[in-house]
Amino acid sequence: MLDLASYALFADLREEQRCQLLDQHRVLRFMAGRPLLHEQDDGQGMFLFRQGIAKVRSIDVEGQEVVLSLLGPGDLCGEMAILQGAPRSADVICLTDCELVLLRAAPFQALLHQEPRLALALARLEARRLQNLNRRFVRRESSAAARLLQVLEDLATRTAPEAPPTAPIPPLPQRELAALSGLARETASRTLVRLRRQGLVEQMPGGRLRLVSCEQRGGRG
Amino acid sequence: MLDLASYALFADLREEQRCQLLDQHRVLRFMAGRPLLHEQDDGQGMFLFRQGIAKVRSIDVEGQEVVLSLLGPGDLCGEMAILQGAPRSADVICLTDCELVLLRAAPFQALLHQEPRLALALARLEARRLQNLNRRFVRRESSAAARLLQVLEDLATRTAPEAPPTAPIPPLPQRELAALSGLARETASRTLVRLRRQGLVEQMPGGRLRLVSCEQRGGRG
DNA sequence: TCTCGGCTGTGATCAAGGTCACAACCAGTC
DNA sequence: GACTGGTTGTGACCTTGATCACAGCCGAGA
Repeated sequence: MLDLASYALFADLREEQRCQLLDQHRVLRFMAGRPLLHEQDDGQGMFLFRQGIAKVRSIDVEGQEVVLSLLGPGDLCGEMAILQGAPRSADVICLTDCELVLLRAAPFQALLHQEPRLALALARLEARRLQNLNRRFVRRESSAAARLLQVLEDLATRTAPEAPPTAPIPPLPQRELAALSGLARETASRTLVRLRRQGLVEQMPGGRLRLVSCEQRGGRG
Repeated sequence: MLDLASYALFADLREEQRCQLLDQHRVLRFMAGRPLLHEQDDGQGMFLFRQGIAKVRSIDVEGQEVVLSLLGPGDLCGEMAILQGAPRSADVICLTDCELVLLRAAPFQALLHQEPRLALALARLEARRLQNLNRRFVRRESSAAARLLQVLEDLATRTAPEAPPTAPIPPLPQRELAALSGLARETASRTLVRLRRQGLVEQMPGGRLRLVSCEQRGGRG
């Protein structure tokens, strides 16, 4: 049986209310690379992450991908469109194979209107995301190395909740790492080489990367 | 008498509930340049904007200012710390003289826990802010000219709700315009000259700037 | 085995902005 | 009027990262 209580958003609810939300839920699996949500779609339903990580991204005026955030186990997505009755505001695409729970919009919406704890938890969730994005915005200005290190740390911690930033990172092509950090593929490659030489990043057997320490200078250089 | 109903966050409340929120409120005036909130302070209370505009900003690891968003009439700030019981997450600083209403945290918090409409409206507000920042994040990648035009449009529309993007902009020094768009002061100067020559921006009598049309190319160049 | 396609590293070159330096300007004040 | 401090425009130069081009690798499949 699914345990919604492990999701912060639902932790304050009564067991009976959580069951209500699970009405007609489905457990789905997606392969790496598959899109979960399309910008502009008017979507019903929201996803809870159980396994795997995904990127939230948008395409800018020049057709370039801009990655807005990462999602992993314990996160949810798709709730904004339900909240605002608006189309999806970004694409969400699996970076690794993912296992998710699809919840229907209707019972969620109903409960939002009658249970202040849920609405409040949702407000807190959105506020926390806003603060995360603010922090990313601040860091965005810094050097290629800082941005890449930031992404690697993010990948490590998203992959498993409570994972240390030095946990090994799922194997992603450099093209993907570059997109996540907003760099050209070649720059990501060069920067990774440099970081490995400096001993800040190490390559595990099997090729996957690992941050060595957390002392990251945010600055340029 | 203060009319909270004009703030989207409180529009759904009953009149009696709005009065509750106004308990011990104060109307305050701040001069341009004065800080409203300090990052890290653990603040009680939240501000409603009646007049003037302000910037939300943070300082990065290198001591550089990064502007996260603008606030103007109809906006509020300071609610995040109340919501999360956490310290202020950024500085807020007046760009022009401002008139604000200071509300106490206690009645707001109390009402949040008993009235789902308020909690829901707050969740919607935070979600909208998140989407705005997402959009800014996407545009951030583009050229100096695009960023500057974006800031000018933002300033025009924040200054008065419903103002057209071509409304004249409050007189701010180039140093400030540069900070708002994340550019060096010299780059802002050069870019402004170019935009004026291209007829995209015009200098009003009195020196204040005005966007001429809205057709902005987001791209580089 | 050979081939093909995607991945990775790396050199050469280029363009956008940042930085430094400085001159012109304007407002307020003595 | 002359002085002062903040603002604006602009030239010269430098750094960063994007772009283009290409070679070596590895794994899947014929």
